[in-house]
Amino acid sequence: MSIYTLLGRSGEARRGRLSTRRGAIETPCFMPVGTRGTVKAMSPAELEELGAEIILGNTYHLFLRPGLDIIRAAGGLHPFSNWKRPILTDSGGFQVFSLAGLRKLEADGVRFASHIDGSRFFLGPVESMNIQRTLDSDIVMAFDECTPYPATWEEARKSLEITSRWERMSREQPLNDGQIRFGIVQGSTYADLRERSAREIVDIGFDGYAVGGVSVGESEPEMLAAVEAAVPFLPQEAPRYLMGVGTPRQIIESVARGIDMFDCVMPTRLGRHGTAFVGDGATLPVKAGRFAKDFTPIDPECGCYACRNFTRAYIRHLFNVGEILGVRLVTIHNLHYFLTLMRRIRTAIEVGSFEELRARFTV
RNA sequence: GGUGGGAUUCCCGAGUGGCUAAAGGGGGCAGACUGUAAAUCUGCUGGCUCCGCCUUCGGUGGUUCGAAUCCACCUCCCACCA
Repeated sequence: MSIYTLLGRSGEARRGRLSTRRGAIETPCFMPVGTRGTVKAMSPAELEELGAEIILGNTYHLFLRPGLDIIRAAGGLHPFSNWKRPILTDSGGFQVFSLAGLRKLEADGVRFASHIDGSRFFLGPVESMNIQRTLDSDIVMAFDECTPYPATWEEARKSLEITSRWERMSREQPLNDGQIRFGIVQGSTYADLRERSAREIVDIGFDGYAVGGVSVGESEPEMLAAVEAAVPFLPQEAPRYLMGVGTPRQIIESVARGIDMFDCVMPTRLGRHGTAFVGDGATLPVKAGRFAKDFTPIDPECGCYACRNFTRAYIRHLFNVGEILGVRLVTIHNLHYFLTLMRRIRTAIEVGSFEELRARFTV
């Protein structure tokens, strides 16, 4: 039985449903990032109210803290965090990239020096799968090497080969009942390598496929070209996930190229830093001094809790004095923005107005 | 009334003859952020016709080649003594 049901399409854009043991997810979808077992500043109840159907967790971070003993004793990440809907856990492959200065690549994985206290530990496909089993997430990501940017063709090829090897090892590890596993395509900005990686990963065989190694510093055209190069080699009947992307326009452009799932820290991080998403992908620096006496909501058109109840002037004040409510309100607004964007995209594909919607996102 | 201490750029506060438009902090302003080492980080913060010039360190007047820094007087503030 397939985990992915195609419900409709508009060109390459797909409207679908992803089935997990903790419920279905309507796609295209956006997954808020909860690296350390919490979507920063949000309670599970708030996330549910915002309409988040699935969130992310992270293998590397949760392995370090609180550690497997505590997660195991709690009965997994779900009971530990009281989030009842699906969780996708990243494998730690992104930390191979983001913590490049603190690790050493080896044949069967990566030797890390903890970014917290410098203590050494080893994380490879076997370890990552083991940790994700303990976390008991619903979607497990294969362990990959997120290729840095820029990379020469030769470097990208070598990195891709490491990833294929590690993903094959990942695939050999057992999972808990009902857990599903996604493979990750690498290949940097090289179309031929993207194709090769996609073929190899599909050949290994996963429940879903991710395009990784994007949003690592490359230009938007390069990112979209990487998607275009990989997607044709991914099976129609499996969900496709573009990792770490992105801006509203990048999301909609990727949907137009056949992507079903997204995650990005942008709404939550920018929320904490006082920048709100408005309109058709524009940003508004709410904490800016020019809003000191602006008694309108962040976005008058928005229906989120923050916009229904608070003004720019007040939220700016909260940031100005360092009150956590400011962080929370803009996070709520931004997550509402991204989740509503996905809802609009899904509806547009259903009713045949996707290209119309897409054309509006020019920022 | 007396004695002592003090007044520095938006604020606090260093600086006691040239290396000082003046440390540091705060505040303010701007920018960055894409599978989160991030409620973080970076830059700017006297003016201008801006590779140079002008104005500024309570006020006025001196000393000196040169003063925020030394001297005199004045104004205000603080502490203690009457």
